[in-house]
Amino acid sequence: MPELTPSLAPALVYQARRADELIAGLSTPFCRTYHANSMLVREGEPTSPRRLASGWAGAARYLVDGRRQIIHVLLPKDLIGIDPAGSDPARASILALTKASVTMAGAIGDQERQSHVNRTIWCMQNQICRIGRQSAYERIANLFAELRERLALIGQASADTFEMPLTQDVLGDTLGLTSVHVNRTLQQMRRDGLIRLSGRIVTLLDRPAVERIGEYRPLPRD
Amino acid sequence: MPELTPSLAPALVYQARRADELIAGLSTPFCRTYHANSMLVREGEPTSPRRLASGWAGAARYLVDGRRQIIHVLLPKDLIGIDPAGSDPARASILALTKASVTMAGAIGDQERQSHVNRTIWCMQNQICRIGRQSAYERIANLFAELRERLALIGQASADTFEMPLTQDVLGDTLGLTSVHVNRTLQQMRRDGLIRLSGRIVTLLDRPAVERIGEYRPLPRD
DNA sequence: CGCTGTGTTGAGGAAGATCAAGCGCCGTGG
DNA sequence: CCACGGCGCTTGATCTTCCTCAACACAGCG
Repeated sequence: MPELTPSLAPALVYQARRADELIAGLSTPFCRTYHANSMLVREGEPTSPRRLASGWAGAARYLVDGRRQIIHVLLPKDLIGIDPAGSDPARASILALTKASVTMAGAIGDQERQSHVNRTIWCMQNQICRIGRQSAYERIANLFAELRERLALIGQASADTFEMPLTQDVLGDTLGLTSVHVNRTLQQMRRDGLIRLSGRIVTLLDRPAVERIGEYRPLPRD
Repeated sequence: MPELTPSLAPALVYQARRADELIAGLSTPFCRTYHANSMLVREGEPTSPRRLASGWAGAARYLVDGRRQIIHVLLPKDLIGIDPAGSDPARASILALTKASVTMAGAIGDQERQSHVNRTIWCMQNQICRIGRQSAYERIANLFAELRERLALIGQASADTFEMPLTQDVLGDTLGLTSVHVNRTLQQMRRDGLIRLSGRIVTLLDRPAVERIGEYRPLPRD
């Protein structure tokens, strides 16, 4: 049964399932795992700086009628509770989009803090332009280009392939679309020979075209 | 004639036109004014920290076919070049939305920097949720609620009235809508007795209703 | 072996875009 | 002083994109 209610007392992990989780577990003693769809942080509650050790998460806000907007997708090694949901009352919920493990952030240098904030702001700018002014087709292209680049920086993507464990429903809530429309648009992109999807593996068959169509701007390096 | 090309060498201002500009001009020697629609900063160019002394501006991005997204509306006293267009190659253009005057930022304490970054991120989260998951009607309500609160903090709004010098075209590019649709939606809000517009003055005839419809979350105070 | 979550498909509808025209206002120049 | 032109607002007609509702297929899993 999927865990719709937040896991108030997630189990401490003493046995890790995969190599990266194992490493994360060894490097810091306090490490928790969360099921997909469980809440890491709820909007309005206090937070402390943590780091996503493995898995994907998302900063999200809910409207009263249940509509959901995923503000920012968090990838492994990203910091949590520094800013998107920053300061003490979290300004957004943090939702595990896959099974995820989280560690205490430990000491964060000014350098790293600064570059984290910069990247977060850049991602949110991207997100605003995507949602505000691009078509469904362009939005998906832009998001895939962004995910590929961010994953490549942590060694989890090649030049044109990466694993994307997001459901079409989550994709829709990220891009301001319905899952039905995401589905149809993805099919169109496949028919156009732009991408291939097999399981959770995304292949950008023509990466330059994907980046051009999405008008993707590369991550600033700092 | 409107200045469509960026003013590469805006005149230094030695005579100020209005009281607030006069004060701004006296407090720091280096102060420039810009026409509405002129570019303060162009995406990709180097920036230095400055402060918007008077007038409104916007961080914007342009797509190759001319579509424009205003990422973030800047109000008087807001900092420029610290983050939305942050670091040396600016990540967004800064556009004067009205006649505007800009001063050197001077020394910025960690405290102020931090709270500036926090507020910017909060605004961008708001913007993402607005654009991604709200209807045109809700988006306008939410934006008006936000503008009113931010203006109130600098003494430029009462409990339900403020001056909003944005054209419907700019409003559209902020909210991810066309100006035609903004126009029709504003009319609907007037018919519903929610707001009144006379000139550039916005009156929220039922502020609680506006905030409820827009599902507005108040600015976190830090 | 049934259940739940995810992806897929179809039919119909609604929100918002596009295209086009007209109007009022105001600053500018003849 | 008045005519002109540009900008912003308004309105109508039509079209497109995307949403809604609904059903079903498929796979993983308890």
